[in-house]
Amino acid sequence: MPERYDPSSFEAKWRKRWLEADLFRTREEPGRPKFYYLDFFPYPSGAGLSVGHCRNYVPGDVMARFKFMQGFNVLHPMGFDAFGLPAENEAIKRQRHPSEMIDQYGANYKRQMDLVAISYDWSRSFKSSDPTYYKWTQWIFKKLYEKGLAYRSNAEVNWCPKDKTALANEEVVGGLCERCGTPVEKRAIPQWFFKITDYAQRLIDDLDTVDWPEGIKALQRNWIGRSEGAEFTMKISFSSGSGSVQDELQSLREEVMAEGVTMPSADAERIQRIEGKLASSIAAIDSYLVPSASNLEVKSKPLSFKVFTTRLDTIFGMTFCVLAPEHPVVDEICRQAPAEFAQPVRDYQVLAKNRTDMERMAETKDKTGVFTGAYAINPFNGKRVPIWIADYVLATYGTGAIMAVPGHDQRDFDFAVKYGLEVIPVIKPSAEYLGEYPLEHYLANPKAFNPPFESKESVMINSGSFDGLSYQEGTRQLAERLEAESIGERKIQYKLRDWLISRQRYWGCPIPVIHSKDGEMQLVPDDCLPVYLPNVESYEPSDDGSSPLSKIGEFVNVTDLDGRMGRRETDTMGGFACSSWYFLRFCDPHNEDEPWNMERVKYWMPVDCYVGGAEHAVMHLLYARFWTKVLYDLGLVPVKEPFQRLMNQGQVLGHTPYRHPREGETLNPGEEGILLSHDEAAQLPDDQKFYRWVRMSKSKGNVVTPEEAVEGYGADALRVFELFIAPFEGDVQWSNEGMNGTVRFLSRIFKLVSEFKESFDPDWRNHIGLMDVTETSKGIRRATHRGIQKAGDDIERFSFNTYISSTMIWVNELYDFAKSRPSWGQSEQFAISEAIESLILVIAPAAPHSADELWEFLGKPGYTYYESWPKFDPALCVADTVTIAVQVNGKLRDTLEVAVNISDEDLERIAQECEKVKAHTDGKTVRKVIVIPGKLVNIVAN
RNA sequence: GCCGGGGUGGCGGAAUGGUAGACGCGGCGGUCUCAAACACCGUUGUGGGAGACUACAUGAGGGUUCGAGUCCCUCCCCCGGCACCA
Repeated sequence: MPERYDPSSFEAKWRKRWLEADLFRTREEPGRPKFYYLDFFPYPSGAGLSVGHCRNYVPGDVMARFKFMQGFNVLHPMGFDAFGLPAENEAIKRQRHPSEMIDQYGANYKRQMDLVAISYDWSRSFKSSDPTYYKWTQWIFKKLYEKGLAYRSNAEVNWCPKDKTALANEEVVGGLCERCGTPVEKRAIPQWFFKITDYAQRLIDDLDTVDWPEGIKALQRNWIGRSEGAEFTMKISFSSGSGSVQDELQSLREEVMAEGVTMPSADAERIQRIEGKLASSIAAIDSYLVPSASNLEVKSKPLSFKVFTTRLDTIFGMTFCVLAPEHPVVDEICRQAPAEFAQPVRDYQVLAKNRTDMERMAETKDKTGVFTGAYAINPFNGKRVPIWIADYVLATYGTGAIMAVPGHDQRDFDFAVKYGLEVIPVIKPSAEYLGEYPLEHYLANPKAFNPPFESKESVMINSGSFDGLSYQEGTRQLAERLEAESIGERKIQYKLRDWLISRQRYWGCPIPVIHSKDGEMQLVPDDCLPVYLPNVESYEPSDDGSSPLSKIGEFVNVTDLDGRMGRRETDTMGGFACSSWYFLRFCDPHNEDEPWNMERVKYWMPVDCYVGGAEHAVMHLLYARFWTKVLYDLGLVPVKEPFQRLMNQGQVLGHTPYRHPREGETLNPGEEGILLSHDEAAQLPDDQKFYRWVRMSKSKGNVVTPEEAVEGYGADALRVFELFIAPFEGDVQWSNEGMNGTVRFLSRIFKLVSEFKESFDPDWRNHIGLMDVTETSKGIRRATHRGIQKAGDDIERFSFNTYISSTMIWVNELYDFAKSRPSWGQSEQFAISEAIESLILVIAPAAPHSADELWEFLGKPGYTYYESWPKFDPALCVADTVTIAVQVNGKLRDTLEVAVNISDEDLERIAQECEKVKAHTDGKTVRKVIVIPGKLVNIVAN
């Protein structure tokens, strides 16, 4: 007789039975609505799961079980994100092959997930490293390539010297590798990109159609970074003729001559080299010289560059221009500008190139740059302004060049002050900005006013015929003129860059491309997919920018379709490619003929509820949306957005011991103390250590495993605690002691059920409506129906902590009613039968072991999972009487117990007759009485 | 700096503009016990009062309202993200 929750006596038994009954196999029964619940695709780490991981799996499991009980066909799958850097790094560290290592770790994850009874349909499981899966990752790559959305480019990329691979922008955080914290370097290596920038606008627009946390949407919008503005051309002029062109031609001529002199002994290679130099000489001559009748004549090639601005209204305040050091026109300027400027510019370019992102960001306060010797012409007023290069202008954004308006932009202002450049105010500042100073003072001494006036809430000045216009109107008119005179056009810029997908690493999905000798690229035909990742012993990455696969001859060397020799692409795809479509594969995971069957995807997609950590806001979640849109455009999936509702669970923080540094020890920036191991913490006296709440991780030594929790408290106690401890999206400070409370709660349910087992009537449904009701039976039913209603509402809105607390309230109420048990009649017996049966079903999603144990104990057959979620009757949820708050001037003075259907007039009258009310209205005149039926009466008197 | 999310008892947290602090943890007192644990009962925002009561309380200050934790404005603090994006 289970009088308390004794998990060791029944939990394992039920897990075994569920497994044998194949309880959680996905059903696609006609006539039932579908519900697709998905957890983020996890990488199975060697450390295994902590109670922190359970924090998204358990609530998700509650949702999935609840929906199934409500009559939905539920898809609740789990698989593993096996390919990628974390797995490979771990395997290298352990001197193992990633494949067998991942199998082992994945099996461990599954064992732990089973231990806490997550209702996954394991028959649909797969790993992204399964050839049957990555075959289709390659197939989708081909689709992207065919649409022009996958391309190879020799761009300068972020390179992590520790992981020895290129990284996507999204994987670089503050100039550091997101994974290992190493400062990234710039390297020019041919890389594969996906053209996500083509989808920038749609990725912004369609955020409006999904039910996601506002914070995540904002993060994505911010990352995509749309700005509206204008782009226009500026012509370059020089103050005097150029000397350096002749110098350059002279040296080229000398080089060619030197090669030519030794021609007789030249071999084929040298001839080729000389031909190359000749070709570039001719090109150089063509670009600078025009042949006349007898002589060569120097011609200044007309130079120009484009700038992008969002503040066209400030264009009359442009006093200089800045080019990024890498801007292509800089070389031309050096050739044509007076010779003395060329060398400092080239020195600065070298300096800028060698500076890491970290260094550059650290120096945002102190801007550097050099004058190029050239000038740009403002197309609106013909004013000549100096052209500088400076690394505060980024080559990768906009046109890599800006018009500088120091009067109204902090960065330009700082630069102008440092290098003594002119500042011209062109927006009339507000009185608050001017403070005690008159406008004339500001106009005469703009450099004394820092920060510059950046507001858009004013009118233009110093702008010729545009004076007096607002930001909006000025911008519009200037843009119209730009377009009318073909100087430029309105333009929308995005911060988003293309998605760098290739990795120079072994453990990833091979890219299905063959390079022919002549440099042509071919896709591997469908019937040759997958391109298998070769199984090799040694796969360590190298620092030379090539993939380990390039050293495997039997992989690299192939003959292409036309029988020519070719080389396979040896880079692999980053892990985010694999996780950009797994949610589609779960709809039809065993399909050998196609990545998925359209009917199956039409049935299950979109994912109704997607749950994981917020740290993937701009990586996985953006990439998966992009792939889905591409596949939608190809007619391969029926949805534009993959994830209808998104939820981010809070982190679980562990109580983590630290000590202060001892003599001679120093802390790294941001560190509060020295982390203690478990043993050290136990030994050290209390006054020498302190605790902080830190996210659970093996490296911090603060992990509580599900095994520990299940062992000490029980799987259901753990599950209920995970739900109850905090709101789903909030962070949690974990303490095992808290589980005492949920053990107590479950025990109270066991006690209640065993108390009433004798009098339990399984046939209560057929009698309950026919019996005479009593106050007690009515009360019991009210508690029951309210409990059912509240639990369902709370689960639906992801409020799992109140789902548990409202069920606790229900149990407490039943305990109160049970006190009067000796005087009960049949009416109460049926009510309590309904109560305990409903209670077991309502708690079943949270505590499935206990629910099935109690179900069986009551003599009911089968599993609670197969039972319908109990229905509530709204009429039974309301009481005959309600408590009304009586206020005088908004302050609570009394409460009244009145019939629900009391009239407003009667209520008002009774309220005014209260002694406590009279005490506060005595000597005052009642001005007004507000009656909110069922809630309160407020008497306004003075 | 910009963009999000927050700030309620000793703690985790409840609360469609309508009785602030539900529910739980912890604490205190009690019952049971030789004793302890478990369990159960009571109590637990702060100040004043023997008490009935009463005043004050949701980061600070204003405002709207019969009524504000909730809505509006200003400010402070914490967490997360972005960060020279023109």
